[in-house]
Amino acid sequence: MAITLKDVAREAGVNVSTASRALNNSFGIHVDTRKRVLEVAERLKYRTNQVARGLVTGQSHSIGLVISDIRNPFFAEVARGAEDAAFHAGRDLVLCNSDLNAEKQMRYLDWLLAKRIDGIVINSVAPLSPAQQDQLWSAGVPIVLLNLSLAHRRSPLWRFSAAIADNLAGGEIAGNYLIDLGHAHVLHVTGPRTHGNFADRTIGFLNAFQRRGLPRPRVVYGEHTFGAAYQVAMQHLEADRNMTAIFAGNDVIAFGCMRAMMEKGVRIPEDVSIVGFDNLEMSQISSPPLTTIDQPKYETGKAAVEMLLSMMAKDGPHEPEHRIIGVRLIERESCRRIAGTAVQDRRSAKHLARDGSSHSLSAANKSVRDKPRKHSVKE
Amino acid sequence: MAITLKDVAREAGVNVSTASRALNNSFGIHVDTRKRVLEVAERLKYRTNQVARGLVTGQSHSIGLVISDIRNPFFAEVARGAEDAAFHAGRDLVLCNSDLNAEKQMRYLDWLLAKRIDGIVINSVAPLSPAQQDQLWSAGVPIVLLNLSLAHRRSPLWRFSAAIADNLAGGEIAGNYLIDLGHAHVLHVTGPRTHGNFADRTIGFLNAFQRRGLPRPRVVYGEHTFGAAYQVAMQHLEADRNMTAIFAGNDVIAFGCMRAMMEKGVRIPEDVSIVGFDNLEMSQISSPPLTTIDQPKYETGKAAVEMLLSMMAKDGPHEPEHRIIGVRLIERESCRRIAGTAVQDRRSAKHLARDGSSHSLSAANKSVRDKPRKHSVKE
DNA sequence: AAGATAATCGCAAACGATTGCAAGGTTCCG
DNA sequence: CGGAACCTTGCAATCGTTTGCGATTATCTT
Repeated sequence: MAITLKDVAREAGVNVSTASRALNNSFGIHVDTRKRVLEVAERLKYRTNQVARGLVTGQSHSIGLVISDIRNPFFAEVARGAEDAAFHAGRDLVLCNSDLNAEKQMRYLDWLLAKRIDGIVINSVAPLSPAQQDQLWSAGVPIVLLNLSLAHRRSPLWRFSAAIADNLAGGEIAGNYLIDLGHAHVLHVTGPRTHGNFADRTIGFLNAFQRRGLPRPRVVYGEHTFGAAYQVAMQHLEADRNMTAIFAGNDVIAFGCMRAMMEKGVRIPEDVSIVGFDNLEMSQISSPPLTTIDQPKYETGKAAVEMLLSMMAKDGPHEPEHRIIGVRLIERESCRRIAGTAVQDRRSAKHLARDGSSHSLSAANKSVRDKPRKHSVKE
Repeated sequence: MAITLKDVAREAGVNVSTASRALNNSFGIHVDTRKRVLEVAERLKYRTNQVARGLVTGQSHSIGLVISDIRNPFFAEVARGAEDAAFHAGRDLVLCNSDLNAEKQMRYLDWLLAKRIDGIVINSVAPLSPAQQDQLWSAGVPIVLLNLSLAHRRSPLWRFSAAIADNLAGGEIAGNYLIDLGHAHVLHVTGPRTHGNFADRTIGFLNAFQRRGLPRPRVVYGEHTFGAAYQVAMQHLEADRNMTAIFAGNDVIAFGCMRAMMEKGVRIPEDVSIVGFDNLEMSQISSPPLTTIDQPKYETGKAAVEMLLSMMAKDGPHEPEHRIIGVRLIERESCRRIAGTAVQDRRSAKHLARDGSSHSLSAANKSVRDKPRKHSVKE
């Protein structure tokens, strides 16, 4: 059927081994024979069978990306960053949507392992049981997490490497921002409780209120999807009439809430303010444009596979690496100052956000007036 | 290193061939020995090496998805549909972002072919040269296009199978809708000229104007990205002051235009109306919510890989299959009636949209007041 | 009871590459 | 001129499966 190396070798009058060496430009091949082999290969349109090669080299030259759902624009950005890095390194990316479902995810992982995948970057490791985490760990494949709590360093997940945004700092920035605007009664609607990234945002957010001596905001957990957030918001908009602001665990959740508000006739930001997390492209043109915490999504995906590649380069067990990526506030038009509130010194708020965080990895968190700029990956 | 079939066989006291047959529950194996082999495999945590299996069976059990850019929410939806269908059939999905770049795309295709991929669903085949198209064709791999012009049936691309929305009808629906609202001076900003789907939308759109005896709208081609559309809109908003409406080639383009309008201070829909194409989730919460043509994205991706699977099932050359998927108008708040315009009979417009199309595959195109419902795939 | 038939299982050859090792041929140097 | 060193190339094993075919044993038929 397809042209094999044997065909090329025969046509070029050499042994398959020499043909192989010629194609893979290894040393110890005469320039003439190499040229001849190359010509024949070109003429026959030979394409090396990567499956066969993979069998002997033990590498599949592909890496797995296991995420909740590619339809979430956040993951689409991450995936693009990951794919670009993989392509650059001559590997391909196999896409898996886990829906944060532990069982489905384990089936994916089994499958990827069976395909002798070179490495895995995975987002939805949180719902896994300790036994499943052990199983994953003992597979011996390089793994980079996209989801890990900075606040729970004793977690067994910390043996894995990770590329994550500074969610702790981001949550705190958001909290201080709303506090400075005079919001004391704010609702926090976020994703699954077990999800490290969301958990950190929540912790940072609550920290801000605690440090200022304010009562603890109410937080409601749910799925991190548009539809789920819409449902949650519909309920709480009725129950909680004197709430003046919402902090959403991410932009998609924020959009769901905004949709609910639109239907309920509550105006943004006149009636209630809202701030998101992620800074999706769409948040520029939502109604109104969304104030949010920006995190470099593309860079995160890129960093994750680059870490994977370096892990693959040196074999044996490796020290886990945790790359924390900086975040910052993007002010748009979804928040307003509560009337009768003193204008706070903005610098003091920034100060709190910066130095108040409990870890030393906190990244630059300047407040930027729209016009996002490129980020550099914080190491 | 890893557990191989040989290990299992030895442990179970049988030959590898029996072990293989036992695992693959083929006939001619005693129930006792099968049970024994299964137990040993379970105990040793044996996982079939899919690479080795792929070498002998000639199947990689993975299918390729080549699209412009996963960050486009449209493709994210399609990808999810495709991945679900692939997973259901026990295959995985490798993701390739071509950026509509012919050369980059050919590198992807070469690579996929080298990996002996089972099939390919591809969106960005349009920029390929005829020679490249031939090369792709002669690879002999099952291929399904996501991009094909219904208007150019003589195109050599018609030898490929395809799963596409009824873009021709969609364009016409959009055109008639705006005409009925009294818009005569409308700008059409769309994607690359060579892109079959965009081309069809444009043709349908222009047809509507021609049939009503109206002057041909101006159309401007560009990249189908947020940024590119933003640029285009910025220019034309100044140059063309008496335009009253825009028809965008897709929702992302619409969003780019809306962003530009926001900055220019032109109000939607008071100053200019806009209708998009795709009905992305975000178009519900844009500012204002976007009137658009809905096309079932998830179903398209799903249909594409299902077609692929059926092609893979029966070997030999196959008759190309073209699955046309119905579209419909979703009215939201981004369009207004031009003052002083007679209220047209809406039914007559629908009539035109339905029967005016030049092909018989046109699907249901009811106008729906938001609340999208499930679509059925039109065959 | 003996030959035929059927049910199990093992042997060994693929699949298409890579790669250690040895064989053959040159060149070089003393 | 002879042997050492080097450059090129071929031989053959290997990676971990699947699978056609033949061998062995058990069951059945008459």
